[in-house]
Amino acid sequence: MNIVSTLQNAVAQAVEQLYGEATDPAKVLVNPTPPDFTGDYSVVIFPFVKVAKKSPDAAAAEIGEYLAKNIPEIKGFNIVKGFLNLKISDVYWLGFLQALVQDSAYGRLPKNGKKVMVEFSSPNTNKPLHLGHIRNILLGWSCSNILEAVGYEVVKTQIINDRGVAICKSMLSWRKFGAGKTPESTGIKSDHFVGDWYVLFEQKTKAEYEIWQQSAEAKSVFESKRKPEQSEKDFFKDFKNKWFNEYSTLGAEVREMLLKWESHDPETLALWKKMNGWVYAGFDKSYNDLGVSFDKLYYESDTYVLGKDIVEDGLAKGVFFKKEDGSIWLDLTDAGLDQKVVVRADGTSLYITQDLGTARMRHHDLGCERYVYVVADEQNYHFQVLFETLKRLGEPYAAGLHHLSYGLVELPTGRMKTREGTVVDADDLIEEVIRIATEQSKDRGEAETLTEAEKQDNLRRVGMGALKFFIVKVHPKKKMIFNPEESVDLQGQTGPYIQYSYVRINKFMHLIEKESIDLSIASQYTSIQPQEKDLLVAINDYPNVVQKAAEEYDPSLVANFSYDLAKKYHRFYHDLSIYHRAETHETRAFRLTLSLAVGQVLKSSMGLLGIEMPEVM
RNA sequence: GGUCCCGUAGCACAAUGGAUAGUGCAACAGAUUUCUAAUCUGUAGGUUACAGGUUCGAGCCCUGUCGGGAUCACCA
Repeated sequence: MNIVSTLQNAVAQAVEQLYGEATDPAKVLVNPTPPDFTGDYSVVIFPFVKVAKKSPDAAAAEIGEYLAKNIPEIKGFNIVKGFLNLKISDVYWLGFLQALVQDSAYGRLPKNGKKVMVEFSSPNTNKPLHLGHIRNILLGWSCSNILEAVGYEVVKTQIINDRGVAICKSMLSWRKFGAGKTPESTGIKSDHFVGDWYVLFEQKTKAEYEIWQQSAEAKSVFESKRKPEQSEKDFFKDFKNKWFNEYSTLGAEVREMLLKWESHDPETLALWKKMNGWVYAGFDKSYNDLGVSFDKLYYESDTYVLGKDIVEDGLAKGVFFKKEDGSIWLDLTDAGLDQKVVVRADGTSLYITQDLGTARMRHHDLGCERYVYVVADEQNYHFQVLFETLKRLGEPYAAGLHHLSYGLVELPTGRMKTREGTVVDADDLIEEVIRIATEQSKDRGEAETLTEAEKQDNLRRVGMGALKFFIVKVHPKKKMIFNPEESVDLQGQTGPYIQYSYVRINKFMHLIEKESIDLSIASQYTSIQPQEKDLLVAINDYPNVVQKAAEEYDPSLVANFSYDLAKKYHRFYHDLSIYHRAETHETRAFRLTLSLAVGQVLKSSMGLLGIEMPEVM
């Protein structure tokens, strides 16, 4: 059992024995002792002073005595202002280390027989992926890994928004202006190729709108519909959507195309398939670069018709009600939400209808216990409504639904805007970060024994490590700021910093093998140093960190843990001689074993974040 | 306007209600005859937006105020 839980249990027992009050061991606070005090772990005594009817220090003394007598791992204690500082025996730590290096699954829990679905990425097919998608993807991916580590079977899915007005804009634009160009003929990455036609469409629309604004028709619309005191400029800004739907010829053409798509016009479907095919080929490349994959794909072109049955159900159960015009509604005002329409008067469905239907279908397909949706916090309200509705419908999986809501990635100047061309493209960023890694690896001359391909792969790992760590170290809920001018650091609190500590350890692993060093005498080591103790205490916490990250859907905990451990290792490496000048053979064996343990945990924790370790740097 | 989220050093981020609020970047000063310096050590930088409250103890919980963002579509 973990030493911290041992202590928690022992303290709870002590309180019960001494003061006759039952205490929940999980609520006993046991923290690593801060550097300025003596000890390994500290127990906060304040919560027990009431039942003890004693001063904090007197209670601490009694509990300390009890623990010292009953827990063999405890070698001594001291008391400072209501904190009981406990010293753990070296024998315990040596045994802990020994057990750890033999446990390749350290930090992971056995399979729990439960399934969880994680939905992430879910892009539109009219544009390439951008920085916002990267955050979404990395969150989804690392959460999947973390859930798997604590025993779940994880099904990774995405819903691809492959239909609708947006993709029709790309299609129409390419057909009108494309002159038969293809990704192959232009050499442009195929998802970017499709995105470029979308951008062109928007430009053409803007041009059309500007010309229209000069027309007599526009003038009379302005005069008749303007609000008092509204300038012409403001009016036309607000009017843009309405204009596109009612006056624009391009708008009319797009709507015509959408109608044709919906009525399964063969020519339109062929075009749609061709262009979406290009986009998927591009996405696959980006996903591959990011090192992620999916177990099951859903397409909105299949799911957008879903939800009718669930609405029928809701009507029958009285959860929904019908208005006079035939539209179907849901009243959530008693839950602090609004009334919500779920089916239009003409019988067509909406976003929420689809999501209701999709939820039910996926439960039918997958039969998971939990469903995690990784979606930006803009949609918090939508998911509140969605989950509340499913709960009221009595769906059996409703209690297992979770919206992993995350903040947007912003630039120092604010949100990324397509129109202003400030969107940070995913592929560009990946390329840039690998370029920086390559540049900074010059003058290092370390990778000389490697083949060119191995060198490239190491640089890719370093660059991607920097990017992934940068994103995933931030708490999901907080919006994060990315400055493209400064891009991503490779020194300090970064992925490469952690990777570098692993590389240092990796060298020792080679040495151990080459020199066939006997590590078994490590257990005869007798004087654990503070730098070594720091590492042991940190490693000991790893399983708890993983578990907490799973409970809170928060990979940043794992990221910060990894950094903390790497930092402690670098200090250890700097302060103490591990190999060549280790004081004794036992010391050397211990420090090498400790290094192996750190390397094992770092590789595991970074693996949860989807970050690979390079062999050399 | 209603609801929700966020305000921590110049910047980017940490901190189960626990000890003197940490780490990195940037700045300055140092450390390679040593297991590679993508490393390490030091200096400087804070009224945790503000005002109350609860508590043995508050950056964290409660109330209010001020800033910033999101959302309140028969869009997705």
